Amino acid sequence: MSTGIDLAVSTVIFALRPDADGRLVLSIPLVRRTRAPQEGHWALPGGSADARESLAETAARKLAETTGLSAAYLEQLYCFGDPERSPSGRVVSVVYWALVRGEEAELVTDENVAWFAADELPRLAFDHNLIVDYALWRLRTKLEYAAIAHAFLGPTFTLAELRQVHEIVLQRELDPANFRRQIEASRAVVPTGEHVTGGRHRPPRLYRYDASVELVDNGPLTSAGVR
Amino acid sequence: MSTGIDLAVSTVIFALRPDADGRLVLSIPLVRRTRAPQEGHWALPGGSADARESLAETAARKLAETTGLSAAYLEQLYCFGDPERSPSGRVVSVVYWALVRGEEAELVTDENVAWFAADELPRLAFDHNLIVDYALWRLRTKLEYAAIAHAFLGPTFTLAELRQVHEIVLQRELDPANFRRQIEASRAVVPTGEHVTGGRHRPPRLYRYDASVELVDNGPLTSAGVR
DNA sequence: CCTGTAAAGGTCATTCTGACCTGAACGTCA
DNA sequence: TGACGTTCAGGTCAGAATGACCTTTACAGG
Repeated sequence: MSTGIDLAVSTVIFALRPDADGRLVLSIPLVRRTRAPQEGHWALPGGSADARESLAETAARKLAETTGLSAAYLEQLYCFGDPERSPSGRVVSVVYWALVRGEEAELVTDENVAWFAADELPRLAFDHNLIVDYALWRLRTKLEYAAIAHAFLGPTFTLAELRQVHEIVLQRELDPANFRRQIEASRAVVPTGEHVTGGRHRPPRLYRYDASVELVDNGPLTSAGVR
Repeated sequence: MSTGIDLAVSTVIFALRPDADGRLVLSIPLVRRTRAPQEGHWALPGGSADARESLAETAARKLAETTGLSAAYLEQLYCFGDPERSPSGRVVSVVYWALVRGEEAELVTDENVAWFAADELPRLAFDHNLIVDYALWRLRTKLEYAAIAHAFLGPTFTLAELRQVHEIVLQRELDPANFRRQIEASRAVVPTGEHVTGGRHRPPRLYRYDASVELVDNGPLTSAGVR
């Protein structure tokens, strides 16, 4: 029994990358379509669902195959199924969103992959502009109540680095003292005891993410590991 | 190009129904499966996706066909795609959750449909217990920050009725005075000017939902009306 | 007309939040 | 070598939000 519907999996990938002036910018890698429909347009990385994998596994694999990246955070965003969203027939896309670390982001070499500032996107293929807008909304909303900002950073980081992640994503400055108080109250990070030396000012503490603090709502908890 | 994956649409439907003692209970209608796989087990209402409809339209139609109900609130919950979730082959289910009014809930007559208390479900078909648990978590979480409780009620209601909805869903008592303050501050409801007469006590005001207060996150906003 | 109960509106202590201040600890430069 | 600029780390303080609780109002029923 076939329904005549193609099932695809795509991912909105976020990373913080330096722009021409060296300032970190919230960025998204896009893939140039090399065949119809919408040939030549930029689109989200993705592809057809695979019958042998879970949807999250497919998202992670496609993400790695097309961009060479691996995600520090991966969560299902939404399932898009408007009948008119693709001119070539009915396509239902299960869309994930992912966060990757800054160092990872520089490993992309494929000439058909390019990074764009999240708030300066061109006209994308299909309904992908709508999808990115929704993913951006989710990222910004979730950053305010869930400990996910560390996924942009390495295993250890200073509170100033973590605060900078929040400031770039939320597009507003945050009071350093109040940010410290809020983060410490959340118990999401723990000090390693080490400090960053060699800086021009008082050496800041290094922190790491406390994995014992479970994430709020990364989808339903299944018995198997990867969702 | 077929992926060998069946795409289904199911819905977790919530309503408040009186139990044997007349107390309102958060309840879910389930459908008894009349064919393999899992014949005889109770399952969520749903069916195969239709290539001509949006996913939300399919959810609303299946909801009406199998239970006779119409939803006052409908939102996509999650897309479930574990390879092992159905013994008969790969099925990906786009699951919605819906709220229906109490009066609506009494119109169900199909002998293969039965209501169950949300926290006393039997062993369901497939992974539907997991799905209902997740839907319950979403309903309870969302009730605390979004104005959706009115969807269980008629067009007008008293604050005591609205508070009772919150108390039943959240399974704890709420202070009437603080609840009033919180609801009034949210601007989600407006007094109609009318009062309920004939009661034993001081006549309460009637309120109606203020539709000008937009919902937070009922999925991405598309240009077309129904999602 | 008195009583019980819920509606409506209020107070008060506690907690949370944003704005701001002070001392500590560097590197840098005169 | 010592003053200076900057950031780190830890604090204060006022206003907003929250939970517990109190008072008055307004009805039905005995």
